[in-house]
Amino acid sequence: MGSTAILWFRRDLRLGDNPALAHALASADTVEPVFVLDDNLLHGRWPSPNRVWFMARSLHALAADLAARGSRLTVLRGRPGELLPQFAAEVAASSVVVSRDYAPYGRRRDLVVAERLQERGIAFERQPGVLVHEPEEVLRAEGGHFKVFSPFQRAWQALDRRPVLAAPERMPAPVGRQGRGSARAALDDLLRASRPSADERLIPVPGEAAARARLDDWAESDALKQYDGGRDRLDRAGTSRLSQDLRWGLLSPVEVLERTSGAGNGRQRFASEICWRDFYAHLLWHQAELATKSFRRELDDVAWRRADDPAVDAWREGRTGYPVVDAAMRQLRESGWVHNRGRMIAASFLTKHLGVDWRVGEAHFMSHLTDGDPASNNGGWQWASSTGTDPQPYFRVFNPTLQRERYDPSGDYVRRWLPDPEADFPPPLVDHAEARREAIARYEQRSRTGPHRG
DNA sequence: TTTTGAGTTGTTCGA
DNA sequence: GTCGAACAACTCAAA
Repeated sequence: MGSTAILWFRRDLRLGDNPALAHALASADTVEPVFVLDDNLLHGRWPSPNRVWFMARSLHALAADLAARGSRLTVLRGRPGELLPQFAAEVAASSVVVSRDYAPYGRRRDLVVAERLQERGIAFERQPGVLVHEPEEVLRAEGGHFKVFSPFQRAWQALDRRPVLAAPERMPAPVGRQGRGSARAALDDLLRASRPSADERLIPVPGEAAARARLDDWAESDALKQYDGGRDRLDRAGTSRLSQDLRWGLLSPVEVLERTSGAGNGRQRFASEICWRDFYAHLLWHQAELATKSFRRELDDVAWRRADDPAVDAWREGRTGYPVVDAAMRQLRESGWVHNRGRMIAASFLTKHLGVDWRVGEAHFMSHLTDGDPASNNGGWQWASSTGTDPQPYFRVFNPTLQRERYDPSGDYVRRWLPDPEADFPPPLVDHAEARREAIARYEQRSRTGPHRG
């Protein structure tokens, strides 16, 4: 009898350049692809109809891609810690292979699964595939991890990348759940039930093939060549729009980098954005407490306004009276995605102008972003609120009027998301100059007194 | 060990 | 309008 490996998909919903898949195929005669609809995904800390919708359809595409190669995706619903040992017993698997997960929930989940499998003599094998480089690879010469981006990037760039792997043309036929008709029932239920909160037509087409088509376009585009200057323009399509594809692993970041790297400021700058993604994932891996605490711990003592403050609702609904902030917030709500510049402006406004705890904004973004990633979102919010690793001056408070003039000079962005000036331009919630002074004072107090006083 | 230089994405002010 | 300096003090990285 041949050996069987379970290939457990999580956030690597692709067949191209998938080291876990290649490892499973190389190490066993039969491969059983499986996905677990974990309650945490559907009803966890940050439930998001947009992400669930995108994931479900990407899974549907993955199931079809597997079927076309002679394989079959089994979709289970429940707790991974219980289901995987059970499924392993059912198909007599000797190993479970995964792309390694780095965020706190995924780590805890994998520890439980690994332990329960090992009790039964089944190996749990973690492969790369979600990041360009592993946290253990990018370390300071003196030991320990980087806390500043630039030196991290220098070390990161100096490393050799693994080769890109082709998708297999054929896969062995699995035996799991055969004839029971339940292999996809859980997914079919989810496909029927899930509705995005955003306008479905504004969410990029799910699935690996669609993502690869986006990458093909992006790699050849003028926008990539002009990315260094063009990526900041809110009123132009100057960004890759690949974030949800990287979030769900429809594309591997190694392949994205391979296809887009090269000479020129645009390509260099795009590579550095991919590097930021690794940086924040590594940081959260090394310091899991950043998921709930500020990197600059003394700033957790700032008298932040809480989530139930009425100003927060105005921000969430795009009624702050600052058009570029409100446009970004409407874009988030209506499309499940926001231009990076818009994210920074909206985040700066919430934390600096309104003095609201960054975690309130982090949660709101996570509940709407199709590309919502715990590490990148957390890193971005800590950056914007000046509580993070970037030692940027706290007096850097985005001026929403200046930002609008500079990055939406045509006005197309604001017009797109705030079509009715009568209704969409309420008086400003706060005065910029005054809010700026107050924000600086708020931080100055904490910075001066330090973590152990007050 | 000590020292030195640097730190994604800004804003304001005054010349 | 454009430009450079100031905006705190500190931590981190590397020599």
